[in-house]
Amino acid sequence: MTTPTLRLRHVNDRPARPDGAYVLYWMNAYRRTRYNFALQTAWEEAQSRGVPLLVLEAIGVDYGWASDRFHAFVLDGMADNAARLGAAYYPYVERASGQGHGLLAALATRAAMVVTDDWPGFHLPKLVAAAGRAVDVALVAVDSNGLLPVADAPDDKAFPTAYAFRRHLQKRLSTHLSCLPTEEPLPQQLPTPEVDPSIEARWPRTFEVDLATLPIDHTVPRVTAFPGGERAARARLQRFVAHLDVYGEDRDTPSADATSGLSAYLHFGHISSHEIVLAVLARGGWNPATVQTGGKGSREGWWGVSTAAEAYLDQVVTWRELGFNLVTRTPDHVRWSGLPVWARATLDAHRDDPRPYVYTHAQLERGETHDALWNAAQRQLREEGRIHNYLRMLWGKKILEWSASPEEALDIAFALNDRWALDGRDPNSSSSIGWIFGRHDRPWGPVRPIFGTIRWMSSANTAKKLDVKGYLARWG
DNA sequence: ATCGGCTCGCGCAA
DNA sequence: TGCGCGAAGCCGAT
Repeated sequence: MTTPTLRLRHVNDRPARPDGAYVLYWMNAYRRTRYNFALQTAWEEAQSRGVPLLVLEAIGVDYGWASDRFHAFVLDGMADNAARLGAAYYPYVERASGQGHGLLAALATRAAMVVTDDWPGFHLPKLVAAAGRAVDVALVAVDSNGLLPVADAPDDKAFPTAYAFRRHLQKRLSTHLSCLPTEEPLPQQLPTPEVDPSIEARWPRTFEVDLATLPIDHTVPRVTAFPGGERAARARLQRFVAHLDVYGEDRDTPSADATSGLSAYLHFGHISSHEIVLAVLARGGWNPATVQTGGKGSREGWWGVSTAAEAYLDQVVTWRELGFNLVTRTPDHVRWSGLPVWARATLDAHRDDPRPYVYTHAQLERGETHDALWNAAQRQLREEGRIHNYLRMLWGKKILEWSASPEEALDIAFALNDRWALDGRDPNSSSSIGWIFGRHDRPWGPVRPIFGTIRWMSSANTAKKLDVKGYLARWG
């Protein structure tokens, strides 16, 4: 077993089945075939038992915000996985509510054991817990979320700041960087598992489906600029790494598109942050062994690569994994009660302040405000499934300013992001939306109406700071 | 163009 | 107990 023990979690206490016909890997978050500790674990279990591997990848219609946008992205990825896994792959697309129920348990009745993904966000923890009760065999969840195993941090308290979390990473990462997931855990040719024909008869084994026939939200259309899947993800990574120097210069130019654009692929598991970090380090001629340890939490000079590369690595490692730390240690991370005490106190003190502009959820969703820059950001969100990094902060701050109460603002910001953003519903949504309301931040005076000491942003200053002309021309 | 002040909690040194 | 320091800001003073 090459997967670190810290990354393994026994979901139930059932034993393995010695005469099982295959090891079943239920791919529900890391929807890729490379750099995937869970898939790697499943294959090694299959090898050691001398049985084939069966990979189940399913998508249902009952998850929150199910729409053409997210379904199309996942189905793109299923095509890639089908091409790579061949007969070992069992893709399933639910056509009506509840239809998929029982498939996993049925496949598990012939399995030696079941391996799955330990993704802490959205509805998956509940789904996996229920699966642990439903299957009649051992179910192991594997953490392939990031460089730091989610379990390698204090259990009782989330890190309140990036600074404190970065210091933790600087102590712990060298250990974990010596134990990376395998680039290609599987052989080119996989043995064919034998699946009970009655299961295939009841749950058709295909990912070919007309989205229009599914009971999902068709008003959130697919984003053609972002095709899903492992192959598209890797192509985007290669393009980004080749132009990494541009990231340093144009990161804050909304129209330049210098950002990585990888977050949707990370969210759906079509690429691993391990692969991204290795590619960025390799570009600078470095490798994991050269990373500094024992830092004090500072961003500078940690990885020993160019400034642009360091800045990006801080995004994809420190900030991304801070989100995982947050959601696994803060049960109410999407609710008002889960915000820092100082933030709630200051917003509370200003909840009755006059609000010059108040918009409803529907008005904001349609981008009908007095602020052209804000409307443009909302339009990019609706059409492209993302908002430029800097403008996303402004977008959120204005929702807080223009809503009837901070609680309502929090709900609206999450709902708009969850519904329209390709990378919504992610642990990083909880941290980035939370940041609007003071999470992972500090008070920043002077005291202002509505905001109190929550950091404030203005469209006028943003327009001065960034070149927003091209952006308004495109999305305004 | 650049700088300090605004304001709080945390970890660490003493 | 004191001190340094922190995702991106804003504003007024120089």
